[in-house]
Amino acid sequence: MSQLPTKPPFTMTAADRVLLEIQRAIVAGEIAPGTKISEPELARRFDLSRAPLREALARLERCHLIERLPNIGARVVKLSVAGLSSLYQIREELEGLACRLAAEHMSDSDINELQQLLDLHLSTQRVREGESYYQEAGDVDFHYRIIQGSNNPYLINILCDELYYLVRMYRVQLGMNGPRVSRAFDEHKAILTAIANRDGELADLLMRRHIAASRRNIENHLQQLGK
Amino acid sequence: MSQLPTKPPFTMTAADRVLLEIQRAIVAGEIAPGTKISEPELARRFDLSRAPLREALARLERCHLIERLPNIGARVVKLSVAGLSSLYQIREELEGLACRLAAEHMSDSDINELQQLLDLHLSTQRVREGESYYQEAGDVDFHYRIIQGSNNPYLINILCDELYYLVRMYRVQLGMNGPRVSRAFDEHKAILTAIANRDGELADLLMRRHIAASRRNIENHLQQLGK
DNA sequence: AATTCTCACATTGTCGACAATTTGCTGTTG
DNA sequence: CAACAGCAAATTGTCGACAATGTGAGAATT
Repeated sequence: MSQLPTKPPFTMTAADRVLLEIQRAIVAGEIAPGTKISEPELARRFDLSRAPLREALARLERCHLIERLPNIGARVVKLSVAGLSSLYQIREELEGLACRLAAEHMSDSDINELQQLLDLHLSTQRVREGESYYQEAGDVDFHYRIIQGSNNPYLINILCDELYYLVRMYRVQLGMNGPRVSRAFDEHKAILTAIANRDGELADLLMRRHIAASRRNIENHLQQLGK
Repeated sequence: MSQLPTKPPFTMTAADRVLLEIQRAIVAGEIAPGTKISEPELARRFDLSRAPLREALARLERCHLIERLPNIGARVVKLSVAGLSSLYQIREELEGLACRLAAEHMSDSDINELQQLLDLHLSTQRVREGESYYQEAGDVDFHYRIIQGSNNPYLINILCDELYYLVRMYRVQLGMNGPRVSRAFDEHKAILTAIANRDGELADLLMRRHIAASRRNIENHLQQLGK
């Protein structure tokens, strides 16, 4: 179900490695949006044949970081207000659902760990206000943990494997920071409190609001850049 | 965005063709759930090399019809109550959203066409009550049309490319029919009326109820089979 | 007899080369 | 000069063979 194998013996294939590298490069903007993906060029650059590279491209398409046309090729996706809006509409629904399920399924120890993660954010991040709270990735990310706690494999796949990297691409490339950060932290705390109280309905509502606010914030950045 | 190219000149690649064939075979149950997928065997059977076959397998994994493990291989998914429940939880949220968006974005002529489709269903299907209303596929399917009308590319991709075939697999392999069919038809009519009235909120609510009822119906079939 | 080890076999992952298709230039034509 | 046809180069799609990994049967050991 997951995009990468997590069970031991954890044999990482060549396609897996090149996937991670290209994925990171696209999210970070090192390969600019709209860039044509050349299979021969990337194969040389990463010193492997086109077979594992094409496997990696198939998975990049799956997480919406590139768009492929048959017999023509692949391009890195472009960021747009319309795309962001479509993406966040889905996040509102599905992460709301994830909260409801997490309130039902997460163990007390899971919730405790997440509480400690937030405390960690408070101590390290809030000092240098609004610096990089949005940049956290993977297990460190608050949203990621809640989704994992939903216990719904399709939900986890859609949000963590297919949409998550695109969300991070918007966050990273628009350099999200500023006054919204501390408010986002407070919203995270409120959501977690609702989950700890096993109030899935409230957690759902709060998460939807939280994502809607985040969307408005990013929309402003995008429009200021005149894209 | 879509799983298959739809724009002319419509060059259908070998991987596309074999994908369609295997996809149909799995949905229809001709390749039984749990079956190990042998790449060499399928390559011989469809008379092509393993390269396009592996491309097809990647896309089958994407729509959750097979599960792959690195260096081990692929298996056809098994149907289960838990899987059905997870799948329908997501459908409730996303198809509800699709209804809201469709009420906003569908043109009057789109709505008219859909109305005619329902009338067609009434005249041809209702005669032989509860025969095969659930078996409709592709453009003919009511849900499919509404999702297409949402105008949200990620939503369309998730529901029509990634989850739709699995939904059909449950429907087809459990031989859905019986008294629920005529009620489902009435629910479809009510949803479309709400969309025609541009009442997205109501269409959302009705679609969620409709899917919830459908889930309960299929769950009963699954449990009777003792799976 | 049960367990572990070993080794041959089968399957998946990767490679380099060839075929099919697209692209972009060039030269021609109206 | 614009538009179109045709060719050459580059790119994607496909192939068959090899390498790496997993699988299972049978031998060896306890």
